[in-house]
Amino acid sequence: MARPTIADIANRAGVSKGAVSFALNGRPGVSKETRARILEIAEQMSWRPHSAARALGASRVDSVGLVIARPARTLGVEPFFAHLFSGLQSGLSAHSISLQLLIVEDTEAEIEVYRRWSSEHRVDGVILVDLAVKDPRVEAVKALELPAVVIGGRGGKGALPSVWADDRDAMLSIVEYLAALGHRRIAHVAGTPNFQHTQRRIRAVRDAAPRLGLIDAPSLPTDFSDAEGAAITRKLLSQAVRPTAIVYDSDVMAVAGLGVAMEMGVAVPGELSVVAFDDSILTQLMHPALTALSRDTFDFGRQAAEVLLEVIADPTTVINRRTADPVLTVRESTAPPA
Amino acid sequence: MARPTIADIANRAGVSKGAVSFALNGRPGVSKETRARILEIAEQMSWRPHSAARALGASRVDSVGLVIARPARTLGVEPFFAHLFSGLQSGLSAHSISLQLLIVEDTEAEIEVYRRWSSEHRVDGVILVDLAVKDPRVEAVKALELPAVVIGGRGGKGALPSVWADDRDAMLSIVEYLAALGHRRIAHVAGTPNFQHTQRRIRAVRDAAPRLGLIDAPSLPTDFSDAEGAAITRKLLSQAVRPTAIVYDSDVMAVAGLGVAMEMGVAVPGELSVVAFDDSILTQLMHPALTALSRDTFDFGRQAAEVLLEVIADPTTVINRRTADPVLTVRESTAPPA
DNA sequence: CTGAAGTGATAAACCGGTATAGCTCCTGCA
DNA sequence: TGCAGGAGCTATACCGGTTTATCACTTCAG
Repeated sequence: MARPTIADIANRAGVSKGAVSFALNGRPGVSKETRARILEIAEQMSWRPHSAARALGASRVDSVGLVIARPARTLGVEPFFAHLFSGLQSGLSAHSISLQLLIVEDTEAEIEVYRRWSSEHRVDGVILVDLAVKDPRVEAVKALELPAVVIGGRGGKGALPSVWADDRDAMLSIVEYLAALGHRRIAHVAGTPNFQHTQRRIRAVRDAAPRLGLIDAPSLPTDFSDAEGAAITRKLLSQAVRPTAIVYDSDVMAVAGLGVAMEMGVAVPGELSVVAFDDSILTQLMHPALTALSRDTFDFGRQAAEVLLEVIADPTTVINRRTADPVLTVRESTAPPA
Repeated sequence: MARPTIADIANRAGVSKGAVSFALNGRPGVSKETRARILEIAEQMSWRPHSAARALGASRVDSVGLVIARPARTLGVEPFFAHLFSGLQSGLSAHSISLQLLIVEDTEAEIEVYRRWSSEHRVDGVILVDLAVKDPRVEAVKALELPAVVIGGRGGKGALPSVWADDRDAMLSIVEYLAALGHRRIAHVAGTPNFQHTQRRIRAVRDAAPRLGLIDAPSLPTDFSDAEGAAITRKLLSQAVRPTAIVYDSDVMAVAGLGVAMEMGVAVPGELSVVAFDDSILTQLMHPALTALSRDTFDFGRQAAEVLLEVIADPTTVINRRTADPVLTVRESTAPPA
C-alpha cells in the first residue's frame, strides 16, 4: 500500500469514511472508543492528509504567502527578510501551515501574484511588507478579499490589520542619545521617502531637532542601496562644516558610509559618530563595530503569523499589534564629538 | 459569480466539462473553432485553474521545495541563498510552478520535511543543497521516490541528478594566481569538512601545493561562521612566520578575517593578501575591497530548476549538468608579498 | 406507553478539475 | 452497400478528503 487514504482506514476499522474524517479532525460524531481505534489505525498506517484533497473540500489551503518586491541583487545581504521569514515560518509551523515566498521586481508584479494566488486558491492569506504611502496593494488585496496583514506599516482608518514597531520612538532614542553625547550636527541618511516607515523616521528627526537644540539635522533620501549611501556620505563629509554624527536607515548603507569615512580619512568615532537603524552580523563585523538599533525581526515575523491566522479565521477582525520596542545597541562607532 | 469553474465555462459555451478541459489544456479532442470559442470565454470570465483540484486529479502539484538546514541567524548575510532562490524561481515561473522554501535547524529536520511533503503531496520534487559526504538525505529522497536535484554536489555512481560548478578548478585558479604573485605561504580558512564542496577545495589546495612550490599551505576547518573565521585568522597572524595570503571559503569569513588583520595592524594587501571564495556586495563594501571568486548563483538556480523539471517529467533521468566556471574578480586586497 | 431529544453512525453529495469509455456523425474504401 | 476508422464531443467515474441528510437506537420526560 503506497499511501493510505481515509477509505483504507475506514475499511480496516470497519466504519465509514465520514466517521474516520470526524475522528481525525476531533469533531463530534463518533464515540470515544471508535475515535481511539481509528486514530490508532491511522497512526499505524502512518496516514497523512492529502493536502490537495483537503484544500478542495474545505476552502483552505493551509498555506500563506509572502511576496518581496525588490531586485534580487540587493536581497540577501540584508538579514531582515531572512529573519522575518524564519519568524513567520515559526509562527505558522505550529499550525502546520506552509509559507510561500516569491521575489518579484516591482509592486505591479506583486499585485499580479496576489491576483493569481487568489484565483488559483494557492494561499489563504498574505503578508505585506515595505508599505508605501498610498500603497495600491492595500486596495488590491481588499478587492480580492484576500486576508492580509501589513508588517511595519501602521494601518490608518479602514486599513488592514498590522504588526508594527514604533519607528518614531526608535528614531527618537537614537537622536536623543547622540544629542546627549553632545552632537548638534546630525545627518540622517534616509531610505525611500515613499515608504511609510521612512517617512515616520524623517518626521521624528525633524520634530526632535528644535527640542534637542540641533543646529542642523537634514534627512537625505536614498534608494537604500550601498551606492547611494556612499555617495551621500561623500557629499556630507566634503562640506565645509561637516556633521559630527550620521544616522543611516539601514545597516548596509551604514557600512558603506563607514567605508567612505575611512577612505576620506575621517576618524570614526573620533571625528564622526555612525549609527545604523538596523542590526545584523554586518555591523558587528566592522572595525569599529557599529552602534545599531536592534529589532527583534524574528519575533516580528512570529507575531505577524499569529495575527494573520486570526484574520484568516475571521476576516472581519482588524488587529493592530505593536511589537517590542527596538533597542539601541551601543558599540564602538559612537562617541562625544571632538 | 465569484470564481468561475470549468463547469461555468462549459455552460456558457454549450459544451461539456470534458471538452472545456481538453480545450484549456491544448490536447486533441475538440475542433479548432470550439477550442477558440472556449478559450475566448475562459479569458473573458478570467478563469484560472483551481490548483488543488488539478493536483487532486492529476498527480502533480506544480510546486517544488527547497529546504535549507542552517540556523536562521547565519542566513541572510550570505547572498548565496537569496540569489539561488531567485534563480530557481525564475527557472520555475516560466512553467507556472511555485517554489516552497523552508528553513530548518538540521538535516534530521530536513528529512522529516521531505517525508511530510511527500506524504501530503505538497511538492513534486526538491532541491538539495550543502551536500555532506555521506549525506543521509540522498537515501531518504530515494526511498520516498521524491524527485530531487543536488546543487553543488557532483553525484557519484547511482547518485542523484545534479548541477555543479567546478570547485576544484576554481580553487586552483585562486591558488595559482596567488602563487604567480609570488606567495609561498598561503593559508586556507575552509568551511565544514563534512561538506563535499569543502572537501574538494581542501584537496585542490593540497594537490596544488607541491607543484606551485608552496612552503606551507594548511587548510583550516571552521563552521563557516564569522566568529571562527576571525579566531582562525587571529591564530594565523600570531604565528612567528605568518602566511602572506589567506583564502577564505566564504565572503563573511573573509570580511571577519580582514577585520582581524586591521585590528592587529597587519596591512592588507601590503603584508597580507586576502581572497574570498564567494562574491557579494559585502566584499565590495570593504576597504580595501576584497578579491573574490564570483559564481553566477542566479544562473545556478535557474539551471537546477530546469534539471529538476526534467527529472519530475521522467524520474529515471539522471543529469549531471556542469555550470559556467566561477571567475576570480581581482580587487584591492591582493598584491605581491612584501 | 408514547413522543421528543440526543447519540453514534452511515451513505451520498460535493469540491473542481482530469481521464476514459462510449456515442454520433462523417468520410473513405472495398 | 457495408463497414472500418477517426474526429468531435458527451457522460461519467475518479482523485481524497469534508459535510450534510438521514437513520437506527437509546434514553428520558410527560
